[in-house]
Amino acid sequence: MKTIDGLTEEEERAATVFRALGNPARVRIVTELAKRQACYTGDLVEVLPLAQSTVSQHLKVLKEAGIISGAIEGNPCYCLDERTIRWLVDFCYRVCCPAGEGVAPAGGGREPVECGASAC
Amino acid sequence: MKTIDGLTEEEERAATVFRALGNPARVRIVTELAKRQACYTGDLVEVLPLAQSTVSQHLKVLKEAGIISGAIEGNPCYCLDERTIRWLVDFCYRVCCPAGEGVAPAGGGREPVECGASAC
DNA sequence: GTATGATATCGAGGATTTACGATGAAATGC
DNA sequence: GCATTTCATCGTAAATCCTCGATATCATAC
Repeated sequence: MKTIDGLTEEEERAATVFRALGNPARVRIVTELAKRQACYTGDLVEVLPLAQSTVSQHLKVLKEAGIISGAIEGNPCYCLDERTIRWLVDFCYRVCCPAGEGVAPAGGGREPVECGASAC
Repeated sequence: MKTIDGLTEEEERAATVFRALGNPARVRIVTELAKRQACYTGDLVEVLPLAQSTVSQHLKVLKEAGIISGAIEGNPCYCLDERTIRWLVDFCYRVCCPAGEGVAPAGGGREPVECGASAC
């Protein structure tokens, strides 16, 4: 993969995080982790139709991207790093609507707020 | 890539969109498109250190994922499909904070709202 | 009709990812 | 000590991705 040198640090990081989330198994891991708050590797191996070594590698990818983290007292127990998800959401928001029209729900509201008009 | 059959449609789509965004060149295209509202292919070729055919393929990937769209009166002019970005943000929000504690800024506020506590 | 310009698609290479089984490491229980 | 359990890492094969040049398409201009 060629390096795009005009890229900001933020864009670079976004690409890395998006890439890590861009796999069905890893999305599943993330949603499972969100549901359960914290999981051992074995819990996730049970949920996924993949070999233990494969799940372990997916976890590594997610960890390197900063999406998951953690070990509770030395136990290999994973959980979501919500700061990264928030950062990603914020990135999307800023890219999509730099003027600040609003792109995502927050608090109680569930409906996405209307954003700047599309040019096409 | 093995198919994960427990996956919901939503998770499947999220993985596809994340995957499409998970490449530095494509992130650059998206941010450029957001800045300019609409671009011809040639504009993007100028910005990126890639061959025209390569840029065209990246555009195809983004288009297939529903991230970009459009042709103004037959001209091959692209622009962001903000609905997809909003959908993605909404997905992140729901995964991260199913209880609705808030994960993203909306409207004027720029600081991410505090989310449910991490388990790790 | 023919050239020009802009874009998409094809085909091929090299790199990366995904998946697996086998092996290593570290803690727990006998 | 030795077996067991749990997880990470290694090595490797197959699939996919990224990139390019070459070629096809499709307007517009002459």
